[in-house]
Amino acid sequence: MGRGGGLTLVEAHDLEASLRHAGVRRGDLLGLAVADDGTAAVAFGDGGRTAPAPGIAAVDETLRPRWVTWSQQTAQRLIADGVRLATGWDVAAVHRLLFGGWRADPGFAWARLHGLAPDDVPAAGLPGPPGQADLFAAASERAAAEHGPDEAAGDALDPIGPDGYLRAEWTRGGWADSPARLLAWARLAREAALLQDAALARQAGADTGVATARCESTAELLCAELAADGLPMDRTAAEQVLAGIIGPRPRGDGEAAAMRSARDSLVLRHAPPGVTADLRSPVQVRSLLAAAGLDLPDTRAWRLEEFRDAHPLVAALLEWRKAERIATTYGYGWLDEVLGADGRLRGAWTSADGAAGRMTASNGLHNMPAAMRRAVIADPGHLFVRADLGQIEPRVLAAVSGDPALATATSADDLYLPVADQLGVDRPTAKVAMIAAMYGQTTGHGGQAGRRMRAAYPVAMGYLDAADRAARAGRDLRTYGGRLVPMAGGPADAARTAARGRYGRNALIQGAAAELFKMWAVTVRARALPLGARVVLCLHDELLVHVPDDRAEQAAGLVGDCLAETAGRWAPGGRVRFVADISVVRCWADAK
DNA sequence: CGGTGAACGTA
DNA sequence: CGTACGTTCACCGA
Repeated sequence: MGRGGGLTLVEAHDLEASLRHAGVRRGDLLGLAVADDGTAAVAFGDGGRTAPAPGIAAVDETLRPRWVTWSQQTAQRLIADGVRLATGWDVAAVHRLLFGGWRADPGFAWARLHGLAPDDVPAAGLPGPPGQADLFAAASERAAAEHGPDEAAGDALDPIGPDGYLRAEWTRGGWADSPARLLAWARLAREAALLQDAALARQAGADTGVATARCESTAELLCAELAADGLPMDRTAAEQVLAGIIGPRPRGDGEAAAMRSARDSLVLRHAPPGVTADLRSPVQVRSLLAAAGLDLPDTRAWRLEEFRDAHPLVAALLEWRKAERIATTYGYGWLDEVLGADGRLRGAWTSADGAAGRMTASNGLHNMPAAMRRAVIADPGHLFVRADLGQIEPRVLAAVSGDPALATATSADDLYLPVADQLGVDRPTAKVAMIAAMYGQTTGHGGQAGRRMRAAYPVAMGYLDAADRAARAGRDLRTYGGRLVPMAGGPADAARTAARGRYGRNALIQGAAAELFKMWAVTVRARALPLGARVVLCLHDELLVHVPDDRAEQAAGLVGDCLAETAGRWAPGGRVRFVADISVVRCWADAK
């Protein structure tokens, strides 16, 4: 080996020394790519090295660079080798910040970054179109024939095609087959990161945008760890919770079917004689209700609720729906599938959804029924620090809008008390008025409380109105932290326009809250590590930290300190106070 | 077989 | 008192 765009590649036994010699310092962007076998390539400036994964860990500890990766997949691969990075720059995560949307694969991100038409990104599907690899080989051979072997090798080491797009052969994963290509992939990630950094710097609020990019990226490292570590769950306790709701675990398919029809009959016995229905079919349930004298447009729970006493069928149906949800989605099958033999519930995590940028999790980690929290129990010798942000949305509104009066209200533990005072209404009315303003009510017109809200908090209300107007007009929005919220045109009847307005104002609040939360989460991740504490769940405004029991109180204090630190960095000026409810518990259900 | 909408869990 | 997401199911059309 030894040729790669003028580079000398060595299996570096002292990666750190090489990097120090090259002048790499704390926080510098270093490209990082890891092959399936654990070989890592590190790109810096004009140089590069390959090294085994432990070398990366050593450098991370001593030099603490900011590792540039194409996606969370690199961190996942390193975690499998026991390597956890402190900070990162995740090209996919920053792409979502800059451009919005879900799609963030390297070929797409590279194209958008260079202003190339996204529709023409070479398809990287696996396996490629028939003969694609052969075509590439044939092209290389042609190049070799026409320009000599060096030119062909140059092509093979260049992920960028003549049209400026990344070659499909590389975006399919073809970079992992040689150290030289691995390094080329790492160098390109670094190049993309530098371009992203420059793009963020051109935006208004450049500092904020770069800070958000770093948090979003490090949140991606946290996501890889959440996926690997899982949420502690006691299998016996979980089965007890299930047994209390849907009965004991069925022995075999026959018993499962019998239990299912037994559940069904609890509803159908209330049906008029001779009438039956498949309760899982909304159409048939609607007919069933009609036969009982209830003619409804749909059978949603909120609509059925007011008819709960009109016919015994309704209450039975609502109960059936709850049990059916547990039985099908969060039942024994779910437990068997997602709860590991080590008592950890695992799913895939993403640091930002396609809309406002909240974290997402699969396998029910974000939407398991609250009753299952009884089974989320810390390991022996461990406890949970559970912390959730209080009234996060109005506090975030105060910060992002810069409304001085609303900022003053945030000094109260219960923000709605001073707001109610200010409006001259009671607390429940004040809360409804605030939430209606933030999310855009569809019923009523806000009334007196709404008008007083405009008078009392004109800056905050103006911020929301501006978001609503821009969204309705189809103009793109950006959150406080710089995330693009695309507002593509499309059909514009009155209902859709109003929905876009609500979406826009909600996205700016929900999105900013997500940014604050993630900054808090990655701060806790970093500061709590020396205590042996690990973040094991992120739930939009709630953190669950798993910690050895003799460090739990210390960790709880630290989580609060991290919020204060985060608030100061995220909303400079210190005018807005953020609060968290923090408790130390053995079981998630024991909190609050 | 893949896509869509209803329904409902969480925030 | 609105938005988001993930999951399962029935249903539709190929």
